[in-house]
Amino acid sequence: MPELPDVEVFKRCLDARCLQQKVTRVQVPALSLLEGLTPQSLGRHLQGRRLRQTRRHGKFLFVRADAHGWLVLHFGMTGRLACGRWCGQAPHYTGALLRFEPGTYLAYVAPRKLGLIAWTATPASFIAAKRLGTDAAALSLAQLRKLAARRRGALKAWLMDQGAMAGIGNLYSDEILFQARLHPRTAVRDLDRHSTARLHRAIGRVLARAIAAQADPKRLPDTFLLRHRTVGDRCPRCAGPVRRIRAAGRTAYYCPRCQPAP
DNA sequence: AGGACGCCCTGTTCGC
DNA sequence: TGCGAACAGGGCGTCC
Repeated sequence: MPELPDVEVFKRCLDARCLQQKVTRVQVPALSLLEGLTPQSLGRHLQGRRLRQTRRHGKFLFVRADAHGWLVLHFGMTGRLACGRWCGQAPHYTGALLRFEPGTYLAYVAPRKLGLIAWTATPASFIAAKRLGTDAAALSLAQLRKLAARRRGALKAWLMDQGAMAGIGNLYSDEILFQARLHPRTAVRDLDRHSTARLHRAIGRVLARAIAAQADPKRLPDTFLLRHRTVGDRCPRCAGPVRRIRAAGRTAYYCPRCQPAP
């Protein structure tokens, strides 16, 4: 579930509560989450150092420790960050735990262990190695047109392709397509100038509003499809039934009246 | 190249 | 009521 807006909210939480704090202890209960490093090397990287800066690219969060390198976090489907005052016990499903000098902690919580913890010299080198596209929230209309020109296949898969643009997952791709009034199976090559512009506006607006709502669907306006993403619910625009299909290997919700089939 | 599918993983929901 | 199957989905690998 953590898509770009969720990760941005994690970032802001970490920025507000963990930056400038000195790491006193590192524990990794979920070893399978580590990619290319051991708990020992992670401990060496972080222990005794202060967290100085964070950056987000797509669904990845980078955390720099004292001019040394960057911790990389990806949250998979159910991952999240939790921080607070250390009271002797990490939250349930903590996959990695940082404890800080003043008696606070940062926990990477991952019930399904589908996330990733890595280390990189710079965010740029990691982004290049993973072949991630431009961050979706920073994508210009000109860039989107350029990407569209060389893309075949359906819209939904394109929006979710992290190599094309980074940060959009299943839920927000549905929302973006709904706001842009485009069917998830519309071919990218069938987009005209007008609908590409509409899509670009929808990407920017949906991501910005989701971040403003702390990535909490309950805080989003009722006009969002996300609030009605269940079988039997009704489209907030036309009150017609919401439909569920399989697209790009995922469950897609859309309004067949507002998003006519290609 | 893109799409369909399986896998990872486990809590939740569904159906009999 | 209870239990097992199906589902949820981000990302990756495989096959067509």
